[in-house]
Amino acid sequence: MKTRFAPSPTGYIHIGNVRSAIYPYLIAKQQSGTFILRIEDTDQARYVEGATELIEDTLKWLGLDWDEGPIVGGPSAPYFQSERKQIYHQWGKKLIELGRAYADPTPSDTIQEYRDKCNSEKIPYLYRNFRPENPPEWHEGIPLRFKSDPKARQWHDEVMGDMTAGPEVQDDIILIKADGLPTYNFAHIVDDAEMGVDYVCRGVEYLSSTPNYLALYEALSLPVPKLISLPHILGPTGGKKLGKRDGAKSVDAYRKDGILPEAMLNYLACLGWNDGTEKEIYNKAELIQDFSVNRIQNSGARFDETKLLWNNGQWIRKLVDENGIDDFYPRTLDFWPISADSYDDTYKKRVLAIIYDRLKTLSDLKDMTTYFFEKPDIHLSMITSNKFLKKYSEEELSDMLQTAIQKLEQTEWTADNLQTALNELLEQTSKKPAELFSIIRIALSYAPFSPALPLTLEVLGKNLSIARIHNTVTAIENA
RNA sequence: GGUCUCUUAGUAUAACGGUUAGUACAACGGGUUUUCAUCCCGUCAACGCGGGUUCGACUCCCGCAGAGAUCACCA
Repeated sequence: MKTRFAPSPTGYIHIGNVRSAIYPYLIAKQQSGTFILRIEDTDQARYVEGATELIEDTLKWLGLDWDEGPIVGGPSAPYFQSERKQIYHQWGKKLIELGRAYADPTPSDTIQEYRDKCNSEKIPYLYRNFRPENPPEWHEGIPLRFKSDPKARQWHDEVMGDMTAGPEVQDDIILIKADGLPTYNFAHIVDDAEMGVDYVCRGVEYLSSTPNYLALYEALSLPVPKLISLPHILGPTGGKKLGKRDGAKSVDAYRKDGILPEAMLNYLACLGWNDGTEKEIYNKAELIQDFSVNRIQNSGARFDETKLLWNNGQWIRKLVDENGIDDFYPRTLDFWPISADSYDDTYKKRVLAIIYDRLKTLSDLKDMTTYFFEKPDIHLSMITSNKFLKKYSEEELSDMLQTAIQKLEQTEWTADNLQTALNELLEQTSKKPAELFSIIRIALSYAPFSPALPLTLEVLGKNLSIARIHNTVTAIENA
């Protein structure tokens, strides 16, 4: 059992087309089959240097390891179409011998005239009505065309159901271009056959070309693989399919924004597919187990970044809660504020342990943890305009903080003791938690929010905590 | 224009022809000793339209509308 992902190296993998990698991977793994990566680099004009590596990186990051393809090799190597030219030529010659392909010397401007003529007469443009009369012998340098055999065709698409098409959509498509390289239309059929691919999973945009492919399978006496057409992923607004030209972000960009591969895989797999239960969070193994082609939605699904962020938060908490901070910490290394560089892993892990349940993405660490690594700028307005604190005079605020300092100085520095000390302080000052805790919290962090006070104190340490409160007292008195 | 596909709340989706049309995200409100978040509780919100078939239709059939895809020596 074999499936494949066959991208062309024209750039990064984006949100709109990852599913054509994810689904074949899941199908293959579910049946203990083989997942092939094949690079369809037959269009030299659109080839982008480095794109293959980008694609490979993204697949590896998502955990979609291929069993055959670049780097790993395999029985059907090579896996770059540009290196398989002779194979396509052989199959092309076979079609010529069968009388099902012909060399087409017609210049392209003549072809354009045919097309214009049909358009102006409002009749369908079909090249088979303009077949050259005495085609020359084929050789590289002239395009090779399929000699179509238009007739009613029917087939089954695993997602779209039973399909039919009439002869009007079947034509003499180009098999091999003038540059000697095959078109997608020809190459993918040859390769899938040579590589033993059983499932062809691709976007619905290929649905309307399928009758031509069926004609080709028939002419070559090849079995038709199972066909799976995936509906488009649509942009967040409007009903357009999400493509690069509409600003579809690369999967890699989300990685750099601190999205976990688990969340990306989970979210995308469930965008337009569900197993019929109310389960929302799936790991890769669960997806492999529960995935089913016949439950893929047959309408387009809008990409919702908000839900991806929610899913990512779920995964951050799940991974930390299940495997611990030590296990999760390495994933955060690229996301700390610059000022954290001079701190050791132990300290950063302690910060992570009290902040992780607020993260939506790993890049939130940058903004949410700076006060653990650098002295915060004092903005007294955060205190004086605070809804619980604005009723107090500067003197009262200063007193509150100084009482706190005295208490904290006598406290043994553990979160539990600090909690007890803070409770005693509440009684001693007869202030409300909202008042006392707010002012201490702000004095420590000057951040819009921070973890629970005893935890923040514990991680910051006794000296630093008390020093920061002192600084605020001084600032209030000098104000 | 030809051909093809799709249509349940703002979004993603569930529902043997019989349910108060379920769930999640979002939004809004509330609770957990400050904040932000987590977690918990609650509120709002949907079967595109019109015909059939049927005792009964979100579900089956036909039309319409809307949306999308495709008509390359691109994939």
